[in-house]
Amino acid sequence: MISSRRLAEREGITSAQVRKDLSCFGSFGRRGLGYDVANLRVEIREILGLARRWRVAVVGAGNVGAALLAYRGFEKQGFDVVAVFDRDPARIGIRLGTRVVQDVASLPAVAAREQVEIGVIATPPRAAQEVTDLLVAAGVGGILNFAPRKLFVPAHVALRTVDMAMELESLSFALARARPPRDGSPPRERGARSARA
Amino acid sequence: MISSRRLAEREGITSAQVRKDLSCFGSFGRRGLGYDVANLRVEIREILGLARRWRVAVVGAGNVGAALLAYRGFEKQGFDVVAVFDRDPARIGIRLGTRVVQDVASLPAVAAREQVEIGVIATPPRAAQEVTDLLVAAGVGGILNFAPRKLFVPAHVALRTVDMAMELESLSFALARARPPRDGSPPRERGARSARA
DNA sequence: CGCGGTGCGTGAATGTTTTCACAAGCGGGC
DNA sequence: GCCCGCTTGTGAAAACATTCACGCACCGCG
Repeated sequence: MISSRRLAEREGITSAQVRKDLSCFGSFGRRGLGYDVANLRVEIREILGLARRWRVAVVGAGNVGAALLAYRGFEKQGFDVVAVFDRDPARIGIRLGTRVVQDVASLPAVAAREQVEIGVIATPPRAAQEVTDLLVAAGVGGILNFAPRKLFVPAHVALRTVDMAMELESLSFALARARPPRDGSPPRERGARSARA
Repeated sequence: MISSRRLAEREGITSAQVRKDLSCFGSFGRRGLGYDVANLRVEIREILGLARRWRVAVVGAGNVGAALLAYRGFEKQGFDVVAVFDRDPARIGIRLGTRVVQDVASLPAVAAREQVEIGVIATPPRAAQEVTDLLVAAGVGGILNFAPRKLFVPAHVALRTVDMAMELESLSFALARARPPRDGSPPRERGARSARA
């Protein structure tokens, strides 16, 4: 068993936050005792939609694509990469993880046949929107984008973008105000969220 | 010139939000006209701490490290990778981008000499905390972590973690509630933030 | 030089999230 | 069986964020 207080300490938040968040989805604890760890784990996986497995396609077999395929964490968390695509003939046919890279031209047919539900974009930015449209047309419900580019998707498709440059900029922002440049100008006002892991 | 309304449309937020956010840091627009694009760009770069260049070290010369070095966006945005480290002798000495991979054993000396300000962790998870401690001891002010692991840093060090599995889980969460499984159970209550790009 | 259209900056109002604080449930000791 | 210390679940309060709406500055035009 674990109490909301100990969970909170581990994550650097308050115990009230832990309890309120969990109470959004049900009543998993026992008063006086706390939460059963094994059961809580199952409940949270259910909440996150990890009770089932998801069929994922990766587009782009460059460094980012290779990093994704090398990462065993996906498989373990319930994500199966069922196809990898690239446009470059030099990459088509090579093996990446357990998959062989296919021509992006075959994406519409393969994605439909394999019932891909989530697409990961690891292409150069200029190809990103085009690939997005292919994935959406193939019926994916969610897209994870690693290309540094704003993408447009229909409202029914979930989109998340990870931009490494933006992450660095956020550090730059935190550092710039933590140790202001040289002059003795006063610190600027509010605005920044606290930087937490 | 560009108005807060047009900026808002581009980003999918409200014009009031644009104006309020900018007003946190100063008064950059002109009534009746809007914002001067070139000037606004300079001001925002200043706010984000991008008016100067930052000295970055990358630890881990695997796929993620290679992806980072290949990405020209950093250099353009003001981040100079001044050193790359790895532990694997097979990787030490090879060139990655414009840098030669050095032994992580030399990190303390090199990071101090090169005045590294930001460290990027692209190692396997089990090495991540150890490398973090080395970077902190070498005096970095910020750490960008790509290892799927919770890191501990002193309060004066800014930390950002990018966990690819977590990003996929967030999509899974959105998809699971958008199209609930098979049974006709009622949708659960609130809890999810809207998924925006 | 005055007028009308435009659009910023900002208090006030509204909405959302986080924190507080406490009744009620639970197990253990006696 | 009863008391006590512990911890959840949750309304109420406080803090925080977003949106509204309007005064005022500004430009262009006649």
